[in-house]
Amino acid sequence: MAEKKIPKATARRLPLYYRYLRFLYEAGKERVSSAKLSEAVKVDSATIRRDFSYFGALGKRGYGYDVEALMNFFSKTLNQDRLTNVALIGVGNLGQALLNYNFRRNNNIRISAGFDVKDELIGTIHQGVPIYDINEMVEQLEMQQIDVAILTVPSEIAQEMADKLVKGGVRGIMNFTPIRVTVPQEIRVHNVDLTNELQTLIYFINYYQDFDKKEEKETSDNPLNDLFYNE
Amino acid sequence: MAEKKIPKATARRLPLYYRYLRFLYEAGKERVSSAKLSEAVKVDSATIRRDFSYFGALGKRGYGYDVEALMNFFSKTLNQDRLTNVALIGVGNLGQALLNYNFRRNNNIRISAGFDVKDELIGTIHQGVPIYDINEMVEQLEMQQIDVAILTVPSEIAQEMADKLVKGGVRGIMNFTPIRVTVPQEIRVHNVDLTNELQTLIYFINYYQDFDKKEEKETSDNPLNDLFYNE
DNA sequence: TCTATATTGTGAAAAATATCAGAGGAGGTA
DNA sequence: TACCTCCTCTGATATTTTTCACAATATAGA
Repeated sequence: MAEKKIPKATARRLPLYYRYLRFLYEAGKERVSSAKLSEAVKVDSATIRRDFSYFGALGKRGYGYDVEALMNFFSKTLNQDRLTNVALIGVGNLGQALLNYNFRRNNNIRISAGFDVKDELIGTIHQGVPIYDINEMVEQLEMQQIDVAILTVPSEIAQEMADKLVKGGVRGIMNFTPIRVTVPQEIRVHNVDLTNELQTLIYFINYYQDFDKKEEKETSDNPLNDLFYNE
Repeated sequence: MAEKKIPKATARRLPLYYRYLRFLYEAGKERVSSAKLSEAVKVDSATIRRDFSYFGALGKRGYGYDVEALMNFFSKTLNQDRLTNVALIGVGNLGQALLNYNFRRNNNIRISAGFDVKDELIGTIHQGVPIYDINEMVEQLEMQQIDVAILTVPSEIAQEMADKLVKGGVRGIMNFTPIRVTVPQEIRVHNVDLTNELQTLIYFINYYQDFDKKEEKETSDNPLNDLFYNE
């Protein structure tokens, strides 16, 4: 673990590369160049080569990259070779949509437990996922050895729930609430703030029109980077 | 419009500041310092001061910032002083969750029209929002002068829908599909890729443990910056 | 085998972002 | 008024990220 010092910006693009490599593999492609990849993921080809180079020499000059080998490499790098169980805290509208989202499809990630306060939800099974009482959260998290949680609860109890997650041994939190929760430094928090996103988008279309932007480029930006947190 | 050259990183943090300022205002606070703000939004105080300074001298030395004045300033800057109508393309699980999300609450943003292909949805009203046939999309977008759309359709038709959105005059797209759509350069696309987010989070907790990270800092990262796109 | 073409890997430069640190006020108190 | 404390604003610096541009080298074809 930890070849160390993969820039964060690079790390955030890895899933993007991985997904497209899987697509190419399923389409029967054997090789791909950084230029082709660039078109699909909308990341400059030099950036792609630089990103890959942090992991060593993965390609061949004059040839490109071997799709299958690269896909397998990223699969390992992204821990896709083993199943990651995730807990869903708060089974409301958004929570239920995420249950239906099926992260599993092509990904070794699944929501394996839900938690809520509502009596009518507790004890039921949604999309194959059992919903527990939020009071059992700490012990269930420990018992099921879950180390990633998705937080979709009302803002008012976001911090409280974050504290419980920490107590339950979770190491990563995907926070959909607008609250920036306080957690110990070793815990990773990624914020996905939908209202923020929308406001930023609106700000951009009104003030940036199309300044800069490379002539040809059709889209851009840091995928998600923004939605986030913890560096 | 366009005081020009507000760094993108700064722009992405504005909604965060704005939200907290509203909270302070409602709590009756009259002034706030960058240090206090920093605690709440988890952004370094020097970064906050720098961000604010791009808009001129908004604070007073030795005093801090006037909450109400600053809130109003950001409200204008973020176009919160007028209502922004948004279209929802694809009323599936995620789409419906977003309809329930109520962006409007405290924000001048609302989903004003939904589009789908399903006969059982077309013509109905969800959360007060009428759902139209996707075939009427271009004309409805034009008629209703909508310039922001949320894309929550199956990947297979993401590009096709993006093309229609462009035809309908939309200037900003919040893309929830994993496809990086191709659009003319003047159209802004922000990608919110949930699977990506989760994979990145898992990568981080496995490889970054807690390297760097300032001693005291409890959380961090670029809020959203990452979830995104178009620069 | 030779040559033309494709495409990586990477120094070096540029651009964007974040942080430090201190001069300069502002407000409050006696 | 004098003085102390708080806190902004900003030049300078550090860090991170992106991009340029080209030597190196693999493949394909003649």
